[in-house]
Amino acid sequence: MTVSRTAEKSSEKPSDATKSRKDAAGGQSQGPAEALQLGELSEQLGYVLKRAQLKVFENFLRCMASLQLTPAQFSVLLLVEKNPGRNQTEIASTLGILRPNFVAMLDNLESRDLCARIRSTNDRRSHILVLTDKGKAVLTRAKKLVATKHESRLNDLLGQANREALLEMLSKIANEF
Amino acid sequence: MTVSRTAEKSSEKPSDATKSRKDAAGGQSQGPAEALQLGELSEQLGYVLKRAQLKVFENFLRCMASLQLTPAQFSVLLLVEKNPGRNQTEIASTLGILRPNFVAMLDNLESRDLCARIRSTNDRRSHILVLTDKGKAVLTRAKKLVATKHESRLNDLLGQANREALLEMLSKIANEF
DNA sequence: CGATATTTGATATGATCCATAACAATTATC
DNA sequence: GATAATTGTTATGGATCATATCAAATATCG
Repeated sequence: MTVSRTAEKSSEKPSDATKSRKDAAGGQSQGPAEALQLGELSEQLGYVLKRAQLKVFENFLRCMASLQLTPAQFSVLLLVEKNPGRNQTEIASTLGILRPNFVAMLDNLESRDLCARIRSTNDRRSHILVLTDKGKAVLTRAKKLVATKHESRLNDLLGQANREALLEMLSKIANEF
Repeated sequence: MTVSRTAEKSSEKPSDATKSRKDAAGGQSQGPAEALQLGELSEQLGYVLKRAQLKVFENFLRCMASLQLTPAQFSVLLLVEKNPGRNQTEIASTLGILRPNFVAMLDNLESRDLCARIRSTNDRRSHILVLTDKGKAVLTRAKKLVATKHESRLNDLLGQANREALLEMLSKIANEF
C-alpha cells in the first residue's frame, strides 16, 4: 500500500492496454478521464490506516500552525510534562525515537525555550528534561487547540461512542499486533 | 505525537526533577527503572494511529519477506492489475505518489520483471503500465500471503465485525477528515 | 582499589521517503 | 503554426529513520 491523499471510486471495465483510457472511451480525447478503481486496496488495512494517519497528521499541523508544533514535538512536550525528572534516553525510547535523532529535536525545543536540559546531580552523564514556563504555557494552549479543533472533529465525524471504540481498537493493534 | 514501538503503562507520582528516577525511588541504583506514564498521549488519535500503522506495516513486511514486496509496491501492483492501460501519472496520483518519485519505484518493479512500461500508441508521451506474467503470479502469491498471514490477524485480534467497523471508520477519516 | 564493561548524550553518516523545479519530447489549444 | 500544457524524467533538498562511533561518566567485579 502506498497511500496519501486523493482517492475516489468509479466503475468501468478493464480494457486493452496500449490504448490510453482517454481514447479507449470513444475516439478523440477529453472528458474528466475517469477515476481509477481502488479495488481490493480499499480493503487493505495498511492502506486505509496509512491514508487516515496522513490526513490526521495533516489536520494536526494545520491546527497547530500558530504554535508551530509538529505531532512529534507535541508528544515530547506531553511526555515530559507527565514525567518530569526523566532523562533523554527514557523520554526518547518511550516515544520510539532513537537517541541520536532525539538530540536535534531537543536542540530545537530548547532553542525555542520550550524545554530545558538539566545536568543530573546524581548521574552527571544524563540530562534531566523539564518544561520551561513558556513550554508549559505553550503546551496548555496546544492542548486546547488539539481538543477543540482537532480531536473534536472525530466526534463530529464518528460520534463519541465510535471514537472511543476506534481508539481502543487502534491501541490493541499498536500493542498486540 | 511521535510514535513507534514500545509503550507500557505504570503508576507513580511525578517528583522533583534534577533527581533521576532511579535515585528518587530509594537510595542507590538499580531496579527496572519504572516505565513512564503515557498520560494523555494514549488518548491522542494521531499518536495511536501512527503506532498502529507502524505495527501493521512492520508485520506486512515480515509476511512479504519471501516476495520482497513493500506496502507501496504491493499497492502499485494491485492498482495496475485492476486498472490496466493506465499511465504512470494516473497510477501514481491515485496512490498519492508524486510522479518524480514514482520513476524509481517503477524502475525497480520493471527490473524485477513484475511490471512493464509500454509506450502508448495514441499518446507517445505516456507509458502504459501492465503487469508481466511474473508480476501477475507474484501478485497472486502476495494476495494469499496477505490474506492468510496478515489481514487474518485482524480478525483474530478484533473479530470480524470489529474489523469491518474499523476499516469503515478509517476510510471515513481518510476521506472526510 | 583498579581494570573492564556499560550507559549517556552527542556526532557523523547513510538510507528512504517526500516535495519542488526544470527539461525534452510530445500533444493540445487557438 | 505559434504557444501552452502534459508526460516521463533528472536533479536536488528536506525530513525521517537507522547504525556506528566517541568521550565522559558510571557500574561492575575481580
